[in-house]
Amino acid sequence: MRSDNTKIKEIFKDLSFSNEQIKIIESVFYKVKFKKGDTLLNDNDNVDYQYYILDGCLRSYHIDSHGKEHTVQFGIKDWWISDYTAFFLESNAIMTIEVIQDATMYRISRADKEELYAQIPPIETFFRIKLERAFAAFQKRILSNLSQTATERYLNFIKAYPNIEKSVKNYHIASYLGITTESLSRIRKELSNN
Amino acid sequence: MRSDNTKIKEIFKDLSFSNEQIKIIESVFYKVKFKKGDTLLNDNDNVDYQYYILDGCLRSYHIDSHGKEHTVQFGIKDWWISDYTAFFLESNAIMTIEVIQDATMYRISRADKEELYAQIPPIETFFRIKLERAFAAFQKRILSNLSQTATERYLNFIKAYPNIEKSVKNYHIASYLGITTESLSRIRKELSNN
DNA sequence: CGCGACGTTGATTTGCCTCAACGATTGTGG
DNA sequence: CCACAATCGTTGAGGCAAATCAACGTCGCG
Repeated sequence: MRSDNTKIKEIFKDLSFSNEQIKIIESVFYKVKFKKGDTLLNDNDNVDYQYYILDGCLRSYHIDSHGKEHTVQFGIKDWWISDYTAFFLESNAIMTIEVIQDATMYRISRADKEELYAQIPPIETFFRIKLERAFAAFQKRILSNLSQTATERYLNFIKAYPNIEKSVKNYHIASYLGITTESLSRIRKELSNN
Repeated sequence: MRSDNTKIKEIFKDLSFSNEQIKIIESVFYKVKFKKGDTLLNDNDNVDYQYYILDGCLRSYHIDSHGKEHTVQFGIKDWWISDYTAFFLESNAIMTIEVIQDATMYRISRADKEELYAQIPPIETFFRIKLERAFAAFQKRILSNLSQTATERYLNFIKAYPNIEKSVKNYHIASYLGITTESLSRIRKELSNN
């Protein structure tokens, strides 16, 4: 990925590095492009990579034993995406990651990331803090889901992710909210009647 | 906490430290004891501590806007407990942590923990890996909840936590499974009829 | 021993799902 | 650029798992 190390600065916003370090970092990120409809990852694949999104839109979802999809995460510019359960446990994928809008990303392997942690400790701290926040956000989302009605969750969603709502299908949102497309449709109708 | 540094070795199992480092670590852990029925933490409290459980049983739960309890975590020997959402985001508690059986714990403050990370980097790695696993486990649990019936979830619970089931009330389990005590009661009756 | 907390059981309600059919929109080849 | 198919979204009827409400056993602590 050489050349535009401005991107490195974008990824690790508040950190600063020596030229030496930037070379190391550049050497482990690899730019990849995907088209709408592509899948980065399929259920049961080995999960060796995490992706930083430069542009585009993706989602990760789990398919349960009844064939139902559960959207776990949407990903847009400046977000990271992977099947974290598999990535962290070094086990096979339980998610599918699909490209919703043409996407450009930086990819880093688990091995390279661990190596980077050892060579540049502030990067371990950077990701540790990111993970702490992701954990907290995920827990909050789950607790909301448990105590709110489908309508409330939908309203929160469109408030929290106005940018995402426009770019994804109805059934993506439904599976993120934990309801069927039919229910989402009825909720929208109900809301527009008021 | 001086004296029994065997505990330090127990907490950080695979790590080894210099005497110097052990002194530092000892100085930031503080032993606390609580009685059954005590609360370590109440909704909206400041969350400055994380606890390592030497002995006893606890649970953390969130009370939603309708007054319903959602048990997020049980804690027994060798587990860590806190309101992680608040601890990580440095915001006020959204959980209550209650002592189910008399408990002895080591307490560490957020500030001391960050300081420890800076002084002894392997400890940051240790907690980073713990968090990665906790994140993965939590995500798996949520996905199971979304695709399984209440009965399946109950069966998984008693298989996964046979030790915990004995020590907690029915309504603790029900609120962990996301159902009412009445439903849990009916599930148990149904299962015993087979 | 008595009282409050906990657990069980029954009757009824409800939010969302399932199944089915029918519009609307999108995108692709001729 | 249109035509037409595939995909996506909407609407309706009916069903179901679990919640709610209410009453009654039972256990365990002071």
